Amino acid sequence: MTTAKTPADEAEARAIQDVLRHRVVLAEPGPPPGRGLVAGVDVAYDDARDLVAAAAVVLDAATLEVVEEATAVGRVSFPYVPGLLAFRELPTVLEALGALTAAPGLVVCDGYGLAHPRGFGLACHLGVVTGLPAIGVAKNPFTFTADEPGPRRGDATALRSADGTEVGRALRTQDGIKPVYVSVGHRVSLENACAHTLALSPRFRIPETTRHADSLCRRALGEAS
DNA sequence: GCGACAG
DNA sequence: ATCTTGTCGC
Repeated sequence: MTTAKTPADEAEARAIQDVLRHRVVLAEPGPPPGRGLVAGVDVAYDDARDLVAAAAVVLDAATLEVVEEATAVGRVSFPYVPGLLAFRELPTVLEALGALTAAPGLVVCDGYGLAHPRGFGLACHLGVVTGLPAIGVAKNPFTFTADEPGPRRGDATALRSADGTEVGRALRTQDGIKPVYVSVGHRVSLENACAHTLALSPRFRIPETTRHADSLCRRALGEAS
């Protein structure tokens, strides 16, 4: 089972990111959409009890049916700091991923990848640590900006940082519905990341992977003692 | 210097 | 993230 070191403070966390960021692989297109196994991960918190529950759900990319589920529960080990989300979420997420029998060809994260202050968001971190292709699909633009995409499912615009660099894409997954924000994590191209996101969202704004993981980790948190 | 800011 | 039932609509 994979583990993750918890930094002592924010400065150490940023230093870790600055080292690991060099291990991100961007030259691979990643697995083709609509085939193989795709995993979704998410976490839920109970600050009162200091608990965090993570879920990893594996779907058949062709049918979007659930193939396997795993959960893990732990103590909250790092506060929420914008830009350092991975240190709060990954320890428990990696534990859930490690409990899987199936080997997914792609992991979809609830958050960002390259769209990050130091170019090393949650999806990059998870990808580098596990070696698995990973992408980030976020519900908000964070500190980035994007023009409004066209109104139809599949319409997209560039998500840019303040200096104009394209760090991801605002992607409409349903007609007339607010877009999601896709960015590359590890070993997947941006084009392919968007294609995967669309393939995983045939009916709702949020990918089925994330929807399943979200409900599962909430359930696990509720059942935790 | 202050505020904003993925989940 | 989380606080939170019923209700409006397809």
